[in-house]
This record gives sequence, structure tokens and C-alpha cells, in this order.
Amino acid sequence: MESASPGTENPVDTRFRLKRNRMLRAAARCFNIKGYSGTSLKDVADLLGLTDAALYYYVRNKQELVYLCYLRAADVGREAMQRASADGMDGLETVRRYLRYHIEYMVGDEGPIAIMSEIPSLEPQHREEVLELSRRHSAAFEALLERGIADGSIAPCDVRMTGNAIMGSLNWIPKWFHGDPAVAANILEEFPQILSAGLASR
Amino acid sequence: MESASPGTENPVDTRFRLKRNRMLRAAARCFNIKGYSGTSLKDVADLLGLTDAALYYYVRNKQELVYLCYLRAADVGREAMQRASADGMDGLETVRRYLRYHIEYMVGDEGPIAIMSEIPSLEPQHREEVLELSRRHSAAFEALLERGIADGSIAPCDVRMTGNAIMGSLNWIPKWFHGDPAVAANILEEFPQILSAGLASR
DNA sequence: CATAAATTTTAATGGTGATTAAAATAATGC
DNA sequence: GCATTATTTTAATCACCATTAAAATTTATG
Repeated sequence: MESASPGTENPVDTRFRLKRNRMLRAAARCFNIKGYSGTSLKDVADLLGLTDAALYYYVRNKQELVYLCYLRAADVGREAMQRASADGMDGLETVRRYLRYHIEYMVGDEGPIAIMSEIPSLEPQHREEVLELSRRHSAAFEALLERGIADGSIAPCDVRMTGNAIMGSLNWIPKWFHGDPAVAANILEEFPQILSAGLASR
Repeated sequence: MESASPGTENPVDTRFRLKRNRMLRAAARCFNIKGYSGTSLKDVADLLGLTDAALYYYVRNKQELVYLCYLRAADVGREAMQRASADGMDGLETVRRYLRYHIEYMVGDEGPIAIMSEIPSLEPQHREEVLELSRRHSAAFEALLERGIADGSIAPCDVRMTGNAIMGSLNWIPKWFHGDPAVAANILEEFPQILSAGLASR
């Protein structure tokens, strides 16, 4: 997912990143389950077997923790989109692949991915950045729909609204999925199909 | 939506309820836009031209404010479901009507409806009540799908997952819709169709 | 092993915003 | 208009975390 120039990697940096990543996943879980206000830094720290103060070694403050969670979320979405675009044959199949890849990240070891529910409480600069990433992702998905319409695999539709509908469904998953592997398999099996069922041209 | 026995209504009670309802809508808007932690009681009060302390005349505390918002949300969902069940001919058409009615409430004057993002931070008793209402609503929707499958209007599917997918999309609407009437019309026009497009049996 | 760097903890501090009590104002009923 | 009740405000208080600084400990490196 993330790649630094290999030459400059020293073991300390790597460990730092690994630990911070663990921390972001722990935070994402807390935020998704208990909400932003509902989770204290202690909650996150407990999940890691650390003290709340220790988290400050990895982030400047709580807002930055959220910000980093959201960057990770955006990153995962972008990654899924890129893989799908590289693999997919026509528009519809690319949409299906994108859905599958994104869901794989969400319910797999990479997860949980934070729901972007607290963007407004980020500081302005971070907020703008996250919003921009978010907009870009939506645009990419809509472009995918356009592509499908153009190549005839997807029936003409209001791509803006269709995109909102599908992405909403996707974004909501972390709200009710909390790690049960059986459910994870079920989601992965069903969702790409369900969400793209209405798209195909007849 | 809500109906007290008409005989016992005195003007004071009525005014109280009306004002509290306005307050719940204001709170819902704040919560949906800025998140729970991001909205102070002052934010809500400002929207009403009141002082933060004044809100305590209507609710015991902030948690109860959220709780009441969620009750309202549940109520609106239930209402839409009941109307649809009464009106709909077959399962599929009832689903479509339910979607339309629910969305009408969400984007219309009744709205905004609060997203249930902070259930865990409610006090246990309120949490249980809201969760129960929420479960019941999901169950009702799944029953609707079953009904459609039984009467042949809906193709067989995993009703649990299909329900999750559709409800997720619906629940996410208040996250990106913030009152623009043109968008409201667009949602109302497109969503019932988009969300039910994949259901029909062929 | 010894030293330096990285990581974590302990123990305060401090700010924000929810909450409360009492006072002030507005509305209602007679 | 007067008394009563409903509503809102003013002005504190208070609790909860987030945050910080310094010390302690663990890990890496020559």
C-alpha cells in the first residue's frame, strides 16, 4: 500500500510505521464502534496494551489520529480503484472488481477502515485534504460508471446518484460489520453482486 | 407522525412539543454535519436563537438529546414502513414505496433525520431501546424482501445482506445531503429506482 | 558491555464544554 | 391587571479527557 524509497528504510522507521499502523487500525475500530467522542485515547491505548500518553509518540494529537485514519481509508479506496482499473475488462466488470477489492480491505486484515464521520472536526488544512481525496474517489467511481455506459456494459443512469447510492452502501459496512469472519465471507460473497445487480444493461 | 389523545391536549403541551421537535431537527442537522463531538449544545442553541442552557428545559442532557433524535429517526422509518405495507401491492412495489416514503421524510420538511452514529454512547437503557427499534426495522425490511420473493416479484437473494446493502445506502444519505432542494428532488427521483433495480425477478 | 537513541510511563496541568441554580422575563388564565 | 406558570438567561461550577514534561525503561549499535 505504502512505499518509501527502499534505500532509506532503516529498521527503526519500519517498526515505527508498523506500530503506528496498528495504532490506526485500533483507533479506527474504536471510532467505528463508539464514535469519535465516545472513544478516549485511553480506549485506543488499551487495545494496544499501552498508556494513553504513549500515543503521543506517534501522533501530535487526537485530531491528527483521526486525520491519519482517514488518510488510510482514502488510500485503501484509491488502491482498490487502481487495482480494479488495471484488471477490469469492461466498465461493469471493473466496478465489480473495485467493490470486491475495497470490501476485501475493509473486512480483511487491513481493516477496520475508519468511517469518515468526523471530517468537519478536523483542522481546516487536514479537512480540505481529506475532502479533496474523497471527492477524487467519488469522481473516479463515477468515471468508471461512465466508462461502463460508454462500452455498453452498464445501462445509462444518473452516475452521480448511482455513485452516491453504491458508495453509501459501501461506506456503511464498517457501521455494522465488526470482525466476525463468517460475516466477512458473506459480505465479500454477496455485496459486489448485490451492489452491481442494478447496473447491467439488458 | 406522533399523536396524543386529542382530548388531553392543552396549548402549552402542544407548544412544548413543537419547540422540542424543532430542537431535535436542529440537533439532527448539527450532528449529521459536524458529528456528535463536533457539535456543542451552543451550536444547536444558536440555530434556534437560544442559549445553550435553555436546551435543558427540553432535555435532561446531551445524551438524551441524541436519544430523542434517534427515537425520531426510528419513528420516521417505522412510519414509512407502515404506509408502504398498507399501500403496496406486491413485495417489490412495497419496497419501492417504502424507499420513497422514507426518503421523502429524510429530504423533506420532516428532516433532517439523525444518522444513528452514536448509539454506543447512549446510556444502557436508551441504547437498548434504540437498538431494539433498529433491529425491528431491519427485520421488517427483510420480511418485505421475503414477501417479494414469495410472491415472485423479487428474485431470490440473501435477504440479510440485501437488506444491509439497501439500508446502508439509505442511512448514508444524510451524510451528503444537506438541504439543497434540487438535490432533494433528484434523490427522490432516482434512489427508489436505483436501490430496487437489482431486486426484480426476471 | 556501554552508550545513545527510541519508546513508554508517571504525574501533573489545563481547557473545553456540559451541567446547574438562581434570577429574570415572558406568556397565560382568571 | 394580578397571580401563576412557562421559558430563557446569567453566571458559576465541575468533570472529563486531552495534553505535556520529565523520568524511567527498553532497544539498538559500536
